[in-house]
Amino acid sequence: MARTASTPRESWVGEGLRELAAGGPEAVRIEPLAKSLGVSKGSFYWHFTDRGALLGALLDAWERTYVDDAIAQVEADGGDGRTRLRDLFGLAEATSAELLPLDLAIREWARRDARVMARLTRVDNRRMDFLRLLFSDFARDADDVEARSLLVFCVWVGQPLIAAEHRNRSRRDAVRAALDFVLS
Amino acid sequence: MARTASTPRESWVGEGLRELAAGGPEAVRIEPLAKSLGVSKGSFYWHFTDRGALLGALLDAWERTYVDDAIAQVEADGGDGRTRLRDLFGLAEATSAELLPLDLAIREWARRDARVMARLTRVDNRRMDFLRLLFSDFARDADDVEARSLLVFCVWVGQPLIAAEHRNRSRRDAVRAALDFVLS
Amino acid sequence: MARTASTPRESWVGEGLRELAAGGPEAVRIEPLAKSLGVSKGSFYWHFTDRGALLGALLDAWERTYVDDAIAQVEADGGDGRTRLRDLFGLAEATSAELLPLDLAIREWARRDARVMARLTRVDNRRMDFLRLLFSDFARDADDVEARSLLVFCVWVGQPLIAAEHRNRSRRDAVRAALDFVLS
Amino acid sequence: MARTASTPRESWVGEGLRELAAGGPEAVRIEPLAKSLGVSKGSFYWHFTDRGALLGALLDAWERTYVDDAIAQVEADGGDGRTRLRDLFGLAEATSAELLPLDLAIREWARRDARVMARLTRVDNRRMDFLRLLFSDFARDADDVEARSLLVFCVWVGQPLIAAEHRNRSRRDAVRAALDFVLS
DNA sequence: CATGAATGAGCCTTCATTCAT
DNA sequence: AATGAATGAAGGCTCATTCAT
Repeated sequence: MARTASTPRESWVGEGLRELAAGGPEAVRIEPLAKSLGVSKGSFYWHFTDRGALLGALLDAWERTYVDDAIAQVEADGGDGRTRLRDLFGLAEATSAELLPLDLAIREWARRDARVMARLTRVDNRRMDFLRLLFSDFARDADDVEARSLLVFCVWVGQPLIAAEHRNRSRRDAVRAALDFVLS
Repeated sequence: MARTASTPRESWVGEGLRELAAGGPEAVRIEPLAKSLGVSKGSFYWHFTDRGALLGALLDAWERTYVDDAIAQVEADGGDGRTRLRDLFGLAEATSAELLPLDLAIREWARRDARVMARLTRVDNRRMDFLRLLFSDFARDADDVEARSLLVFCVWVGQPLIAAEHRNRSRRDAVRAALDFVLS
Repeated sequence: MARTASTPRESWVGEGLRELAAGGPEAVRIEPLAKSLGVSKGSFYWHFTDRGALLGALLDAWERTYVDDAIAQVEADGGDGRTRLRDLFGLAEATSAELLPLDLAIREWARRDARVMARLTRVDNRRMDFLRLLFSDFARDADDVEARSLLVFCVWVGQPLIAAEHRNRSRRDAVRAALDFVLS
Repeated sequence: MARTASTPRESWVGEGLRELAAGGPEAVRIEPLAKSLGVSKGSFYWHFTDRGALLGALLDAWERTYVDDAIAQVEADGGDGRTRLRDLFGLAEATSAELLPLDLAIREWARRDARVMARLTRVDNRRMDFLRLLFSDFARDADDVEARSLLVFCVWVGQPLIAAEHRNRSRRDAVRAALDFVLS
């Protein structure tokens, strides 16, 4: 996403990510993509050998842009575990509009495609390790670290898929309260 | 699923649920379904006006079989909140192989279809209310009930989508430990 | 049309005539007909061997109801040729809402089906003979009779297919004026 | 029709006009058309967005080829009204084999489709205006012009739909005699 | 006299892919 | 670096027709 991609290949990837986030991998179709890019679909095959190659490139882009960069950003921040966890939650909130739909689409995709699952496992392990690192700053023991890390991760992944209403609270506040429970 | 459906309509629904769980709503296609059922695709239109009607019937079946029945089952059990929550977790574990993929497919679907979202909201509200009821037996206050209920729900929804490995523990144990954290 | 047919066979014919008039022979389809009659399409095959048999019955009904009866009605009237021609035009105006669409549909159909054309030829010959009879009462000679008869017939058939607007006159007045030209 | 179309799009239109003239709009079907053209049906969608677009193109072609050009041709001829009317009748006779079936198919179509009716109204108004122009050269008054113009138009439209036989005369002679009646 | 259920053909449309230019 | 044009597979839908009951 970000600014309009400079190379044509990047613009295919950019449009593809949008479609992937909005409609899952089956929604990444060459012809509609070509239409929104204003080029002929034949031109696609100059940049990619086939549809599978584009899907692979989308996974690459997701990993690079949304995982590497995101972790790096929080790692750069200082402070103790609790502080950095709160920073992380804030960052997640701020970027979730773009990141979350894509992330969820890829999780769903992984359920149906072993290769995607392998990449997601790599990514999720890195994310869990990062959470473990932060929690180990103040949690009682390794099991406590593990439980809290998993809970936070589950909130990140599960909450946007839950349609329940939260009484008189906003979704955001309800999630914050739940995360506070885990940080306490 | 379960026993082979008795009426032809039910067999379309059963097969459709399987496809829906495995591949999402786009994977519910009349022709392949007909092939697995060993009937002509034209016969589909005797039982349903169109593909949309089948998708609607799938949602009905999901709500009836997996939501109504599941809640009823735990409601029948006795005991205090903690006990019944543990019963619930056990039931969830036992039925998750069938229920979870379907549930997740419908959640993903709801992100893309307002009507499905409306039904999911109804269902999730009932589930959350049930969790609130159980937690209110021993939680400190309403906010505490709310936070714990949401955490449990997030674990149910988010955990099967998380690909991370849990050190030397099984996924099942990791999830149990996380849930214990919320019950403590 | 007229009152609701008493026998089921007649009700198939009645509905079929409606469809034929409105949409031509291709629009006479068993399934939609069954739906409007509130019966199963399978029942159609008790009354007719196949779709072709219904189409044949529609032609029979058209010839009986709209041709035989119509001529008989004007023949019953007395008066000289001019008077009876005016009666005829009046009758045509009065019944045209029902008769004309059906008549036109059958003419169009005849262009594409030799058997229908044969029946239409019989019917049109009878109609032309009747016009000749009336015109011979006051026309100059046989050629004059012929020209006027054909003109009147062409107005009857052609005018409802012409979309042109008639200045500040109504379609009805324009047609009357044209017919007066032929009667003068 | 006429010479084999040069562009593929034109060949779809040419073949479509043939079908339209012979069988009405329902007979314009992509798959059979593709078969007669010796191309795959999928290729149709390169040239037209859908079947409706082809039907629209057929109307365009009809209006351009058969209406604009036909009027222009007679306008180019000189002479007084009577002469040019006779020229017009001759032209109509000469081109009727191709033009008439198409014209009639479109008239029938217009009865069932408001958009087609709107286009036909435009076309018929132009044709009537042209007839009025020619008749005004020698008719008694405006009403006389109107009556004669309508009669001629009705003959053009109605006569090919009439199946009656004309005693010992040919259809062509019968029509000429009728038109002479209107020119007298 | 019908109904429930199914078949198979025909058609419309969308795409991934290919290829000559 | 791309376009115009085409192919072929896949899938949705409508019907005429059949047949057991």
